[in-house]
Amino acid sequence: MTQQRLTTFEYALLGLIGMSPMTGYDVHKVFATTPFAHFSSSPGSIYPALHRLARRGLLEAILDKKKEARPRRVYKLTSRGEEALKTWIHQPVTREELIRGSGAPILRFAFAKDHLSKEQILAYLETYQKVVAAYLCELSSYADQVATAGMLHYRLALDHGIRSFQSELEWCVSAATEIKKARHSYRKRRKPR
Amino acid sequence: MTQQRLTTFEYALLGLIGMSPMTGYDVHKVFATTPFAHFSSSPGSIYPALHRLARRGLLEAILDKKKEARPRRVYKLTSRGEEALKTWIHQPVTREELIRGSGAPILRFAFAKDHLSKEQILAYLETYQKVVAAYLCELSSYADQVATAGMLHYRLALDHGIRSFQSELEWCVSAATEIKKARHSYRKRRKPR
DNA sequence: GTTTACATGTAATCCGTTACATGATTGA
DNA sequence: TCAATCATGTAACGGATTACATGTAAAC
Repeated sequence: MTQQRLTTFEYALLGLIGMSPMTGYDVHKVFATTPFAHFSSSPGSIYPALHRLARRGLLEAILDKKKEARPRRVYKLTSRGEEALKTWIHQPVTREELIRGSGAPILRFAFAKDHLSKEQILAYLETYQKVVAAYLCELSSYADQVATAGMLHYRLALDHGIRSFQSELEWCVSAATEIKKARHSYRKRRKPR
Repeated sequence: MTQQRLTTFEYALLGLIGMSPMTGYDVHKVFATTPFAHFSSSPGSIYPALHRLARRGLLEAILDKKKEARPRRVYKLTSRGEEALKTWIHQPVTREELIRGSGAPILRFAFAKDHLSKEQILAYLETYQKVVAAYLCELSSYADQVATAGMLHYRLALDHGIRSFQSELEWCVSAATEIKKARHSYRKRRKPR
């Protein structure tokens, strides 16, 4: 069964439901009232996506009262769903997704706790940081070319990007530091600690 | 004329072509090789979008050699296209587009030079800054609630967002300062050219 | 003469948006 | 009983991705 790729939105659903089983309305509330607001909280995006994921065997719905016309559906991950989520979380950050600004890198990090070991998370952050640093290099050398041309707005817009990736870089360092010194329960492996 | 809304991608096309007339391939090169890389540079997204905008009367194609099977098409803005672009650039930054992360606020700024006066641009940045500051407030108060709960990854992911908006805020201030002290040609009261 | 860059296009598919529709439960 | 909140759904539409297809011009 060839695992067709999911959207970032769908992975967000898997990740959320992976943390604790939820109804579509619960998801809606999360997207509508928390910093997850990045994603659409409209029923027209959530419910079809949940149906889709269920049809593909990644989610399973537990019906509340089966006799109702539209019973309350609590979704949980199936084993295949868990596997799909885990596989996604194991992907290292790439230049493309960084540039595209899908938010996937930070989303994977947010869900990583139960799926990666502490060492794996630090490696993830290391890659993240390197990819950001490499792109910052590209942007900087591009900025040098533009600097003399005197296009103020273009240069300022570029500066916006540079600052933003710079802050992302600093976050990577800071997050790694905090994780290193934190006593925290991560995914257990053969050799923890 | 029922101005139906355009996507950020389509406005990016209008803005680029508004700076100088271009072929679809020129657009492709810009998206593929500059910090505009945020947008898709694939022909399957660019050419249909150009056709769409032309069909809606916002772009006009000048054919290079009409006898060719697929002549080179240089696109330029029509007056309606120019108006649509200008209307869009005049929109103040909103909370929603900030959160959605479409990149529209900075894109409008990048294209604003020929469409807004210096005062209007400073006002735009002022609104931008206020919206960012307000959302930072939301995020911070949210972070306070989470801080005690001890969810390390969740807190760090939140921190990522806070840092990112913090740097955006700083950019707004810095950009406004640079524009204030810059001697620069902005939109004149009467049309130049 | 063959590769590389230039240059434009189409078709299938699927996801997201918007708007609309429906029903259950709770509290004023 | 009325409103608000909880809760799930559908249909139309259009835009984005992917893959495929084609043709020209220049350079090596």
